[in-house]
Amino acid sequence: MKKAAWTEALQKRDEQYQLKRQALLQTAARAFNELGFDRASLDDLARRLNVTKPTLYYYIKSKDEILFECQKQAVEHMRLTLDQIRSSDKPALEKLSLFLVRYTELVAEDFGRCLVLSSHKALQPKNRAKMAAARRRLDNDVRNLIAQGIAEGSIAPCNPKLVTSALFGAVNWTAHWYSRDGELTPRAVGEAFLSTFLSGLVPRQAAQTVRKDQKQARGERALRV
Amino acid sequence: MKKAAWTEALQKRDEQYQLKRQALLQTAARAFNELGFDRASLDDLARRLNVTKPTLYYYIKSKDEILFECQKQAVEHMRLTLDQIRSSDKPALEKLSLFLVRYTELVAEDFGRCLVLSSHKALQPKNRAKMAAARRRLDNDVRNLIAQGIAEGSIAPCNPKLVTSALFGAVNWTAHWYSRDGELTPRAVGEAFLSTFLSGLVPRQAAQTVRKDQKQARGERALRV
DNA sequence: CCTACCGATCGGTAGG
DNA sequence: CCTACCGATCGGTAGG
Repeated sequence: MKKAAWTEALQKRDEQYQLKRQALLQTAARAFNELGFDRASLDDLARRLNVTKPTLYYYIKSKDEILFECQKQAVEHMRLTLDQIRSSDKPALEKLSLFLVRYTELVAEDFGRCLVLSSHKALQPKNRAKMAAARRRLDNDVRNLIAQGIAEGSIAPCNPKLVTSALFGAVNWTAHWYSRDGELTPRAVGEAFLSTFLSGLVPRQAAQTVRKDQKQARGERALRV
Repeated sequence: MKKAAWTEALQKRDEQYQLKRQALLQTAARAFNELGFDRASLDDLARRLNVTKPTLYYYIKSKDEILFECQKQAVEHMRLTLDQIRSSDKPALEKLSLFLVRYTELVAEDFGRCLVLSSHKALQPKNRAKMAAARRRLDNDVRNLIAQGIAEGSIAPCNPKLVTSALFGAVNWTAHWYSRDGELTPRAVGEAFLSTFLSGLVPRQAAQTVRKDQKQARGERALRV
């Protein structure tokens, strides 16, 4: 049937378009991560893709739209991951643990690194607002997870806002140093961070004997800095 | 005496020069932190200082030299702080604690934020190498502090490299969100981070009763992600 | 009229 | 320290 053939052809064409667009975004994210958003030129990006610069504009409207799409895909991935974990019936502490490790893996990917490394300041006001809102929602959901854990008694009393910031900060910073050549997988890094955050640096075994020292070390008493 | 007068005059002039140069660096650091290094133009910097752009070149050789000087002063400040703490005869855990809090304060200042937020990629190769070496030394010294703590028994066995990265990451990330308008001082943020890192998220009191759960939570057992 | 581009060049701005 | 500029390169777009 002619009509079906047309539809098929159009579908195939759209598929090709989307595949090429996705390749553009991935290559751009890598360039941004290597050189920084401002120092990565569209000429260079076109060169990497073996097309001319005007060709890029068939797939994107502007340079900052490229950045937005890269960061959007990263944050959507994080959003889906967190939603899936939240919808399970596990205790809050386990949900937090699962997300932290998955989040570490996502930050190690091209789009995840781009989200952390490239400034949102380059985005247009409208897109910048969207990104800020999406990130705020992620941050807020993690805070709530911690608050739930405190309520359940599985997490020690703390300031959920600051702890969330410390968690995201530790993981986000991996985007600056993590290299695939290293011996550690992103997952192993995430699990090591998780372990540190969960059990703390003060030895657990010594809890009974050096209780006073611990309290001091925890900053519960005055810290003579 | 004429000679003394000359010397005095020259000293005064040099003082004025250094003061103006320092003002230039501080204003530049603020501009870099607000807009990002690449988006902050020298025209804008000149406007902020109420001089013309060529005037800037009386005090600095290039735009990337401004960035280097800002970051250099930040890292020198951190270096001095760490050396002072290391030379004391306190236990390793306390040294680590003292540095973490002071470091948090330094990252909240203009040059400290500039060190964290502005990419070293904009620096000339020679200066970039100097900065990288200075930062690596700081990182290495903190790792050694942790290794000492483990040897002393005041710090639980862990991977010093990864824990150092988590510590620096959590604090460095404050440069992205910390605002002087907030209710928390940089010191309070540093102390809260310290508390989290030292005691961990798993409640201490429950140590005896839920020891098995804790082990699991600490990531010592398989984590079913 | 459409698509998937190309060679050439635009206006504006960067550091100097 | 300013006025007046430069060589180069930026993101983005013209006609075909």
